[in-house]
Amino acid sequence: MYRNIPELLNAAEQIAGLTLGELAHQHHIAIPGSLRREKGWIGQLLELALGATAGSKPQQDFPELGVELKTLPLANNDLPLESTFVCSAPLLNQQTITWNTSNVHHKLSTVLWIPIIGDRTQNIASRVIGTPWLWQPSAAQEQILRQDWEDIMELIALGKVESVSARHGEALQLRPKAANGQSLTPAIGIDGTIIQTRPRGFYLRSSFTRKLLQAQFQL
DNA sequence: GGCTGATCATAG
DNA sequence: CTATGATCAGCC
Repeated sequence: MYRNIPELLNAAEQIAGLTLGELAHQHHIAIPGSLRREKGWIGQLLELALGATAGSKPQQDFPELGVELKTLPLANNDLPLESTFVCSAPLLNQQTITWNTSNVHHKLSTVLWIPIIGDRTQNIASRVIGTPWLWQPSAAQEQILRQDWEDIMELIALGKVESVSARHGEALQLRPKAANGQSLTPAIGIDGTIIQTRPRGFYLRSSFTRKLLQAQFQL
């Protein structure tokens, strides 16, 4: 669909300034009254609008360009409202994975961020698509992410997954990522045996994405 | 009010 | 179950 990244960025810039209501209307999509039961609705609308590959393929949104698309909800003061989900965390057989071969590294190598301005109290249709920007981690940013990832992955490998809370990690944190509290997946237990635990995912802290915004827009 | 832990929809 | 897309909700 896009021959290169600038074409994609340009397409994203074309829809900046539109409200979600306007964009949804263009694509004949009904707007939910709440995101409570459709948490991924905004992200999916943007994927549709920009022509990202639909479905649940476990790779980037624009594989031919190596670009991952992420929406970033902002309050009206331009600060991130939420952390950003990156990918699920491998809890088993992860001994052969290194930072450079990890899913986190891959997903975050190039991200097209699309701010969505409007807090929880604002109706979804009136929220506004902000100015998109392309991000590739600086050496310093990558170092922080790598350190967090390695620390967390080591704890998982040592069978301490249950003791890793969301308080770990400067930029990257580990949190539950599941349909509900009943979901279970195998992981390494403290004696090296296999235990069942809640699936986990890696998330970028909002303090980290806030810095990305500030660096990009000199806020 | 921020943050952690819990949760929702859908596809395969 | 895992993957995709995330936000909700209540504790501190």
